[in-house]
This record gives sequence, C-alpha cells and structure tokens, in this order.
Amino acid sequence: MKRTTDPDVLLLQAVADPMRLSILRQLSAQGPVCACDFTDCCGIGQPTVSHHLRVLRTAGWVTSERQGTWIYYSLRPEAVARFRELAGEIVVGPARLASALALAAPAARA
Amino acid sequence: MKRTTDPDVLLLQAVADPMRLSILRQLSAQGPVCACDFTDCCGIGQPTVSHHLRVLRTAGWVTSERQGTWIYYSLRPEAVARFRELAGEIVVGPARLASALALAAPAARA
DNA sequence: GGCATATATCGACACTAGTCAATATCGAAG
DNA sequence: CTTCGATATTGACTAGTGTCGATATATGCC
Repeated sequence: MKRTTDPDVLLLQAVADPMRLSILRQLSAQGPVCACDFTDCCGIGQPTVSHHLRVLRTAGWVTSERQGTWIYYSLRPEAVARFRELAGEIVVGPARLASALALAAPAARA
Repeated sequence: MKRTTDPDVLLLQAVADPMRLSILRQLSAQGPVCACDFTDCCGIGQPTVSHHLRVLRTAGWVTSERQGTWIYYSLRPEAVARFRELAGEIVVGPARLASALALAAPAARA
C-alpha cells in the first residue's frame, strides 16, 4: 500500500482491517473502551492492539483519555461523520442516466 | 495486509486506495466508464489500471460489460448499499450514554 | 488470414503493513 | 523509592500490495 496524504484515504485505510473494524464496532456499541479490553477479546497481542490503536488515532478515528491506570479510547464524531459523507459520495443513480445519454463514446468528455 | 475472507473488510480494503477511490468516484459521477479512460486520467500504467479494476471487481464494487472493442465498468448497487450500511453502523451516540453509566470500570461487562 | 487496438495476465521489484518478543515508559500503591 | 500493572515503543520477520515491462488474449477492420 503506497503511503498517502489524502485524509479520506487514510480514514478508509484505517478501517479496512479486520481488527480495527472490530475495534471501531466495539467502540460504537459500548462507548469509551479501555485498551485492556481489546487485548482480551481479540486473541491478539498487546503490542499489536497498541499498534492498531495508534493507526486509528493517527487517522483521526479515535481519541485517548487516561483514567488512572487505564486509557480509554473514544470515537471521534468528526471521523464518523466524514466516513458517512464518503459513503454518501458514491452513488449509482447518475450512472444510469449518463449511460443512457452518451454510451459508446469512451472519450466523449475530452 | 493479511488476507481476509470477511466481505465487509474486502469492500473497505478495495476502496482504501487513492487510485481505486478515484475510480469509484469517477464511476459514481459519470456512470459506466470505459477502462481506457482510467488509463488516461490517472497518470498510471494500463496493467495497473487493469489490476485495480480486478480488485474492485473481486470485492464486488463493479461489473464489466463489453461494448465492441471497449469494456465498460459500472458500480454495483449492492456494494454501494453495503458501504453505506457499514458507515451507518459506526455511530457515536450510544458511546456517551454508556460512558456516563459505567466509566472507571474497564471490565465491568464481564 | 493478417494487422491494429484494447484489455488481461504474468513475473519481478520495492515498499508497506500486521504481527510478535523484548523493552521502555507511565501512573498508582505500598 | 521500589514495585507492579497497563500501555507504548523498538526491532525484526513475514506476507501482502502497488507498480511496471513484457506478453498473451480478444475484438474489430482491411
């Protein structure tokens, strides 16, 4: 995967992993979750969990907050909203219309 | 990236690439697009375009259809719908509620 | 048939990502 | 201050990914 600076792509890359999708779903279902909980539930080593959480934090998906010994992770509303926007960008509707108008003209836009 | 069988993750992995996101956006905006158009617009080699289109097809994002010499690619409504569902699954709402009820108890649900 | 164009496949390369073991850091408790 | 538990970082290894050049396949045209 080539390194990218596009924040949209970073957001998508971060969620495009089984562990991280699982983490995000758990955060969505349970709210702020202690990092230790991810370590238990996913059958995965602690450093790996920490790594995935870092990826999610870097991409803007989560924020962390200390509560004594533990660190709680929460979803960032901005990321959730942006993800939904991205999903909303991809639509099928206009496609069929355009195809009816200008099919068989591959470079017609030039 | 470890190989995965989860179709949701496959869908997300497919869209989590600059070229492929660009291709999907173009398909969303213009409808069925000739493969040759992607080759021109993205400053990328023809085999690479073919590779990305195969990834998108494998993930269920697009279907191909021959029109004489050219091959037109279209978005699959099922994939678009599933993508939007996935985006809808991640919500921030319940999080705050749960945190108000049971904070400072990392394994309270056990 | 033979040729030209469009697309797919193959093989190879560099780079990246996911994972773990070992270790460091940080906060709390004694 | 020492110790302990939780989390982060480092270093290394493996495997997957994006890219390309060369080549194969398919379609249309002469």
